[in-house]
Amino acid sequence: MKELAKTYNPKEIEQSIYDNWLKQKYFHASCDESKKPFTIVMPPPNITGQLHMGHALNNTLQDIVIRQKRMQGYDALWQPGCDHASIATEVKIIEALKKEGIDKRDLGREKFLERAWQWKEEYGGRIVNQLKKLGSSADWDRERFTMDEGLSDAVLQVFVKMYEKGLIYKGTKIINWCPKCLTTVSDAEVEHKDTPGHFWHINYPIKGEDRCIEIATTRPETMLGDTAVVVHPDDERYQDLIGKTAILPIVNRELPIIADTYIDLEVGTGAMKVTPAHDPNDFELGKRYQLEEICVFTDDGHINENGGKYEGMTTLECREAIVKELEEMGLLVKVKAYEHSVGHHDRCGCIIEPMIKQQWFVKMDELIKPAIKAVDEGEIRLIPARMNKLYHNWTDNIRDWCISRQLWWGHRIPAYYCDSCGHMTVARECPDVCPECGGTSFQQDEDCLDTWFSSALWPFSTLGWPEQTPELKHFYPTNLLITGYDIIFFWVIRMIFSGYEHMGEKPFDAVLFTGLVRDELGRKMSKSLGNGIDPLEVIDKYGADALRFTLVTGNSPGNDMRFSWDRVEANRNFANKIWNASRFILMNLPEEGVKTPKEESLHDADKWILSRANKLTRVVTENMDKYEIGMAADRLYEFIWDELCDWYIEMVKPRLYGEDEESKHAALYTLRTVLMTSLKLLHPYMPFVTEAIYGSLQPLAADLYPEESIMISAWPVYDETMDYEEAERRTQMIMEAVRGIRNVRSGMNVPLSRKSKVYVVSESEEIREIFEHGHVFFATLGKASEVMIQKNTEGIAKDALSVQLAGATIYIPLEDLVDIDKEIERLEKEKIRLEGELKRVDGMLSNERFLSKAPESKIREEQEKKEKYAGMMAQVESQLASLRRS
RNA sequence: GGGCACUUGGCUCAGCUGGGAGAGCACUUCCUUGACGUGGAAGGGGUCAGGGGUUCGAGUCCCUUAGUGCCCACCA
Repeated sequence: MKELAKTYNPKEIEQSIYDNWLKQKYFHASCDESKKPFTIVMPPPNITGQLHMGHALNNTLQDIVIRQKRMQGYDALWQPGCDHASIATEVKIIEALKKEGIDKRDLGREKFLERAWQWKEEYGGRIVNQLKKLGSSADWDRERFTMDEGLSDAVLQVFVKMYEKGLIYKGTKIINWCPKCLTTVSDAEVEHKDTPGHFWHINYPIKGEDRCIEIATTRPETMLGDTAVVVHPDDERYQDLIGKTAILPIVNRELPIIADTYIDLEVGTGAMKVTPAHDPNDFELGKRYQLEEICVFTDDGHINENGGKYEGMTTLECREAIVKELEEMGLLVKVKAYEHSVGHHDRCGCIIEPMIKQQWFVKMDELIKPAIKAVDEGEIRLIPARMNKLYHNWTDNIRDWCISRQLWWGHRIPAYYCDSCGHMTVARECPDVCPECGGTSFQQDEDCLDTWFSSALWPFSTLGWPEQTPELKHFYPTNLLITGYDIIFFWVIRMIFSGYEHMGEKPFDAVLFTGLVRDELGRKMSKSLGNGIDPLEVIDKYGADALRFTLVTGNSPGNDMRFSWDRVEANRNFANKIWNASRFILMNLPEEGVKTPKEESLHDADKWILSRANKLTRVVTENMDKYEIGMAADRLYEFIWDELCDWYIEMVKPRLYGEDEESKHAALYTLRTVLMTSLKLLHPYMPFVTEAIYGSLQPLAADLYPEESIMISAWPVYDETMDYEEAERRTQMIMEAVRGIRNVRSGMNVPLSRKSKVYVVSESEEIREIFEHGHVFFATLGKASEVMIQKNTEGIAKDALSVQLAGATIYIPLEDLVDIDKEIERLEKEKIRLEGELKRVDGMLSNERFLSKAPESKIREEQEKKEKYAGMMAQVESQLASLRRS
């Protein structure tokens, strides 16, 4: 037998265990048609990424589910891979180039992409290695990358197909422009923040009249592109101005004054300038009234040639200059502080500029329908259910998805423009001949696709689509997705409609949402705050098992959680507890193992713990099946620590050291069996420590547990013939007696070394028999020098202390180790407690409405309690009386 | 402007479809018993945010008030 160290040291074992799992190919899903599949696709981390707590939580949950399913005999596939993270990666590479003094554009597309691939080779594996440290049992042999040949092919296929169906189109619309990243971004990537700003009230003179119309704006610089002024048709203030013309100050452009109900009478002056090129609302208005769209900004946030003398200024400089000029002209009426919502780029944080540009879009209205239906009708279950509302939040207001990005790192749009006639051909490959003019040279569209365009295909592209692979057939649709609720819009929704559109089927049955992992103060972990806790540091200090257990307990799905070092330590201690309990069992188990004993030789206590373990199996399995991961973990913790370690192991010691071989054998068998069940149930949560122990235990039990690794061993199954209700009841009675004795002794500060006689008095033959049977451990746990079990109080000193149980009384002779006042105090407390209980029960039982409406079983239950409490109360009272007499 | 969540012992949080308030950490007292002091035994501590309602019975369902956090929204 391998000797286990006195304390569990995760660092010593984790790496070699993991390496062995890899070597044995245990993570590999065989794609075996005869087995039922269970599939999880891993949300692909960015290749630029470093493991953070969010990943750790996410992947721990996925690993727990997939390990359990694997043990249950499923063909369990956890499909891993990485995302090329178009913009995130490109930004990093640009930064790296900048340090070398190189500009992206000088380098050119081809050389830039070379650098990007180099970067991918260098850093792409980093996060995967970090996931491995966590114990992740993903099928690494099947690792995919969104820019793999196969996945790129999927992207091309989808793009062309959708274009041909009219679901993808090229259009000129107002889009979100990031002046720093120099690319469009989708609506989902714009973060609206309430930002303090100003309302500038400006007078626009009316043409040919000696008066003005006062408009209010938060962005004076955009006035350079104004092409109208709009008021509400019912606004009495401006009735006579509708249809007239205003003169745009500085620029002297003539602006029609139009009326539209879009205007809110309450806001500002009720008159608004219209800048169709730089505001989404104005854009709509512009379309409605055929207004001119005058773009006045350059892509990098400066004023362009349409800005006249302001050309070349930044937008902010221009704002100041214009305000100053208006003031000098006497047209600035007033400036008010005003808080308004400003869109920021979620990645770089700078202000998004609405611009009109020609871009590629995915038409959403039809595409989204099956995705809405699937969630509404429960074909795809979101956990927790309240996420349905969040989901709807987005699906109900969906607009066409802008998918083109002015970036190089990503899937290049497969549109080709004929050099001679400009005709556009969308095809998987560059055409040989222009169908329009017969030209033979083409330019490919410069833009790339939004990163999420390829991740939307992830559940089937990773399985080989568009090839009809066996994997695709076997593993799709997948069963579960586990991800953060923050990417519902980016990813979850898009996978759902993509699944229906391209596969004709949902991508997964259920989505389990995780919350955010916050720091100990409840703050979001972020780079800028520097409060992030590195999961690898936690693993290094306390082990992966402790981290995993911490992340999945004390938290329910979709709720944020706080990280706490205290909890990690507590869970490390739990790992150590199992380690030591196992060490104890291994020390006692004979080399040749233990045969299954006859049922008669099992002690009540053995049956009790076997029965408890059996019920644990049921409750853990049920909870895991419901994805109540944390609940199952709590139960395991309680069972292993309280019932197995604190009770059963202590109960069993006298038998292990005693002479009765049959009893000893039964105890050892029970210990071995229950430990094995516990380890297996715990394995998905704490894979390393359970595997380490299993490695020592399994050789002693190879007949029943042939698998050389716990990872591939069979998941325990609840067996109703193993429910020993009677033995549970009997054992629990003795446990209650032991607690009572400990309570009395502790209440009087009796040192453990001081043993005393213990009398068990009961008129019930059956109860006396229970104590006779449990005598072996009752004596040790109750610190008894001698245990007397009798029918009456004969021979017991009058002043003996007593503990009342339901059908028996325990007496401990007072002798000289006792403080009478303390005992009276204790009994008084007990009396008060019983009085309370009796009052409650009486209240219920005397309530006619309760008697008439509550279920029969509940009423009977309460009646039984009443009898029990009444008996105990009588005992306490007589005990008190006799103590007071002495 | 909509919507969602949270408010339970000193701290961090569990508590599923309503039926005697729980855990971890912290705290008090005791214990070097032959698995573990990363341990064991016993214990203190909560009007489950406030108010109202439904019910025989509410931390759990409904309404409402307050505080906190988050999401969505094209009010210039």
